[in-house]
Amino acid sequence: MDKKFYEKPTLAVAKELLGCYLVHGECVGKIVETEAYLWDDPASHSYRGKTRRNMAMFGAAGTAYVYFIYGNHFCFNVVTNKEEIGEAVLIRALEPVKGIELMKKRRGVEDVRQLCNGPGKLTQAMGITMKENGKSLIDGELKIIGGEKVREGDVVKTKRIGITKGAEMAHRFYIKNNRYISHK
DNA sequence: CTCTGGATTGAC
DNA sequence: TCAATCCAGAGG
Repeated sequence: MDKKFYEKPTLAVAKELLGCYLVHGECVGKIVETEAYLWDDPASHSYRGKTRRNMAMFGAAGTAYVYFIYGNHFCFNVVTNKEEIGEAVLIRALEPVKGIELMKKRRGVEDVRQLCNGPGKLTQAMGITMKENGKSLIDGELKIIGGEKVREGDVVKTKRIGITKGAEMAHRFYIKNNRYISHK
């Protein structure tokens, strides 16, 4: 995916990322669930302006924004829209495609459905850490490549998960009937 | 400096 | 349904 792709409106990118492949080293996963975080969204880390932690979110489209949460987990986001706007898409779940043995080893579980069905799980399975924060997804080690188009009727749009502020916003997208969605 | 709570997970 | 776990951000 080139910079043009990530510069589009964040909700459009969140939807279009479904079906694309996230690649890191030997591991590959198909994106099956995303959530959009906009600049005027009280749930977004960028809502109260730029800080040391959320700086990457204000970077150029196609930058990785990784943060540590709940004392245990990393979450991986793709920065969208124009630089300094502060919008991003959280990758919530992947369908494992390649490097599954390594994913199992990193996660410590055998069930393939339990490898990447949650934002904290997929970062562990893919080996994504704070080291990736602020890196470019366009020419870096970690990247996203196009996959098969998801039919319009197979895209489901709903309310986001696990937040209190702005919980009513329907900014979550996932592939209908996919077995690798989070919260199951 | 202290206090609060979170874009989660996994165990019960 | 709920605790673990710890750091960023806000307020004094």
